[in-house]
Amino acid sequence: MDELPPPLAARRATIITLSREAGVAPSTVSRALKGDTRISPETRARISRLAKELGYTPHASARTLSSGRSGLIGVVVGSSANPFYTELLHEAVRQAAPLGMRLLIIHAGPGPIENSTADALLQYQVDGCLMTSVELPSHVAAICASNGVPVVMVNRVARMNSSAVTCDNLFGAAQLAQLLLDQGHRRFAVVRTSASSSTGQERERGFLERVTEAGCEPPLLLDGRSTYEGGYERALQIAALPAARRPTAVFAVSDIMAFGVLDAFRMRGVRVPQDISVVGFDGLPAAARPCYELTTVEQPLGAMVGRALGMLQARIGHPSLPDETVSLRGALIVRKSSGSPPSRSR
Amino acid sequence: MDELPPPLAARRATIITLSREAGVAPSTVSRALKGDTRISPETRARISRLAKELGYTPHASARTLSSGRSGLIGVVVGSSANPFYTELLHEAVRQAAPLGMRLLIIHAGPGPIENSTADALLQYQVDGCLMTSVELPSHVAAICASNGVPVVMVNRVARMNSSAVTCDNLFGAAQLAQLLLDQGHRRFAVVRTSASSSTGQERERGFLERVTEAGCEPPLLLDGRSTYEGGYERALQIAALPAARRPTAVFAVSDIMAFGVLDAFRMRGVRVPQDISVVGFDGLPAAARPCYELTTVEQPLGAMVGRALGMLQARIGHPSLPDETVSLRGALIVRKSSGSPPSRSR
DNA sequence: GGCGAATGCGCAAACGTTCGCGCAATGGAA
DNA sequence: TTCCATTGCGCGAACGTTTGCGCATTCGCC
Repeated sequence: MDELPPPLAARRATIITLSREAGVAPSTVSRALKGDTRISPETRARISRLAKELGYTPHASARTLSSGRSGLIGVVVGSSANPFYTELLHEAVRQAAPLGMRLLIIHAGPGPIENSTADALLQYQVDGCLMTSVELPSHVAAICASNGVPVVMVNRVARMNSSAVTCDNLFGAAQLAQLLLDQGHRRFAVVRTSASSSTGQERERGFLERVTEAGCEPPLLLDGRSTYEGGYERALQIAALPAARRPTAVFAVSDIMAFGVLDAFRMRGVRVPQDISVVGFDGLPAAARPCYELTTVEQPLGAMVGRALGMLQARIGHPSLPDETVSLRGALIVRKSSGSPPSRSR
Repeated sequence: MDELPPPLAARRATIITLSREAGVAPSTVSRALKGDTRISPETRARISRLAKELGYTPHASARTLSSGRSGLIGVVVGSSANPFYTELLHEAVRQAAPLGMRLLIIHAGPGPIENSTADALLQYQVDGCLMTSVELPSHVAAICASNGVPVVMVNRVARMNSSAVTCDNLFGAAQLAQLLLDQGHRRFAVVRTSASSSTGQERERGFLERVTEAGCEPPLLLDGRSTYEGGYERALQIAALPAARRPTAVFAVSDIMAFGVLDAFRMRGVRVPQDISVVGFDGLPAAARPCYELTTVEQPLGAMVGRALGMLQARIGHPSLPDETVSLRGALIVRKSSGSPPSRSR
C-alpha cells in the first residue's frame, strides 16, 4: 500500500520532488538550478545531477506567476505576401531559442490588430514585443507602454514608446541611385509604397535625394502597394510609355514589387537591362533566381534580428533604458538587372 | 497616508480585486466570469460589468498553473522556402484567436527539432500541437504522447500517436493526370520529392497510378528537393533531352518546384504549353501570376486548418478520443500552363 | 577567548486561478 | 412542524516557483 497523495502513478518531477529527494529545501533547489553562488558548488552539482536523472523540467507558468517573467516574446508579423516577413520570423525563431525566449504569435497578416488579440499581450505576460507589421495601432503601443512591456520594431522606424532596428534605408537607396547614375541613367521611376510604410518612405527619399542632387529630373512616382501585383501593374504602365518619356531605370522599394516589375517587362517584351534597368531592396533569396538576377540591397537580417532581441533582452532586465534606434547597413548586391558595370558601359 | 500593501500605485485588476469590489468570494468571481449557472444571473451580470469597468484581464499563467490548461498550441512549421507553410501559419493564426487559442512557435525551418527546443512543449504546458514540418523526430512525438498532448499533422500523413489532416493528394494528383491524358499527353515527367515528404509521395503515386492505368509508359522521375532551385535544375535536364524522348507534360508535386520548372523552360526557350505542359500542386497565390498561369490543385487551406484546430480542440477536451485522419478534396484549377482544354485541342 | 563577517541554507509568503466540498437560506412536500 | 431538495455562494487547498529575510554554523581576526 503506497500513500495516495500522488494521484497519478507518474507525475512530472517538480522542485518539491527534487527537494525531498535531495534532502534540502525547495528554495535551495530553485537557487541551485539557476547557479546561485550562495549555494555550495557540491550541492549545486548534486541537485543538477538529480534534476537530470528525474527529467525535471521547470514549469513556465509557475515561474511566470511568481517572478512576473514569462520568457515569452510577442510577435506581430506582417503580410504573408511579402516573403521578407517570413524570413524575418524564421530568423527570429532561430535566434530566440538559444536566448531562452519563445515566440508567441500575437497577430499575423496585413490587417490591423483586433482588441481581443492584443489582450494576449497581457494575459500571457509577454516580456517584450517584436513588431514587423506595417500598421501598429496606437492602442497596442499604449498597452505595452502602460504595462512596461518593451517594444522593438524591426524594419520599421520607431514610434512613440518603442525602439527600432532597421536597415540603413537612406544609405542603401542612395547606393542604388549612385550605381544607376554611374551607368549613365538620368530618367528614373520609383515604384513606391503608401505612406504607412516608413521603410518604403525612407528608401524613396534616399533615392530621390541622390538623383536630384545629381541634377536629374524628379523621378516618376508610382504606388506599387507593396505587392507583386502592384509592381506588375505599375511596370505595365511604364512599359506603355512612349520611349522618349520612358525612364531608363526603375527602383522598386522592395524586392517583391521588383519581381512584379521584372515579370511585367518580360511579358511586354521590354528587355532588362538592355531597354531598362531595375533595382530592388531587401535581398530576398528569390532575387538571385536566374529569371530575375535582381540588383538589390540585402538587409542584414541575422544581425538585425540579433540586435532586436538583444535590445529587448536589455530592456527586460532594465526597464528604464531609454528607447533606441539602430540602423544597420545592408550590402549592395549587383546583378544583371541593373546592367553592365560602369567600367564596361562607359 | 494610504495603506502600503499595493506596492505600485496602479496594479492590474485580479479576481481578488473584483471579489472585494463586488463583495463576493474570489471563487464566485471566477465562476461568474465563465458563466457558471450555479451563480445567479444578476450576480453574473454585476461581476462582468465590474470586470469591464476595472479592465480585468485573466492571468494566463495563474490559470495554467491551477487548471493545467494553457490555451497554447505549439506549432512546428517547415521551411520558409516554401510559401505554402507561410500561408498555413497565417491561416492558423487567423483561426486560432477566435477559438481562444494562441500559437507558440516551437520550431521553424527545414532542420530537425533540437531537444532543448522540444522542452518548450512541456515548460509551457501546450494543450496541443500543430505540425507541418517534414521531419517530425520521434522523440518529439514521444514527449507529446507521454504527456497526453494531442498532435495533429497538417499536410502530412499521420504517424504514430497523432492525427492528421491532408488534402486528398491521391485524388488531386489523379485529376491532374486525367487532365493531361485528356489532352493527349502520353509521355510524362514527375518532379518529385524525397521519401521524407509523405505528401509528395502520395501525389506521385496518385499521378503514376492514373497514367500507368491509362497504358502510358512509366514517367521520368526526377528529385526536385522540394525547392524552386530543384525544380529549375530538373527542368534544365528535361529541356536538354532530345525531342523524341522528351516528355510532353511535367507534374511537379509542389507549386514551388513548378515555378522553378516554368522559369527554367522559359530560359531555355521551351514554350509552355505549346512545347510542354506543366502542372503543380498546392494552389499558391503566385500560381496565378501572369508569368506562370500554372494549372494546379488548390489545397483547401482554410478548411484544413479549421479541421485541424477542431480536432485539437476535441482532443483537449476528451483526451481519450482515438487518432483520426481526414483528407479534404482540393479544387483543380486549370490555367494556361496545362494547354488548351480538350474540346479545343481535339 | 570573544566578536563580526562570511558562508550555506531554510521558512514562509507571495503570485492569480480553479475546483471539490460544504454550508446557509429558501422553498415545497409530507 | 419536520424533512429533504434546490439554489447560490464561500472556504480553502491546491498548482510550482521565486525571493526577502533570517538563522545557524564556521572562520579569521584582534
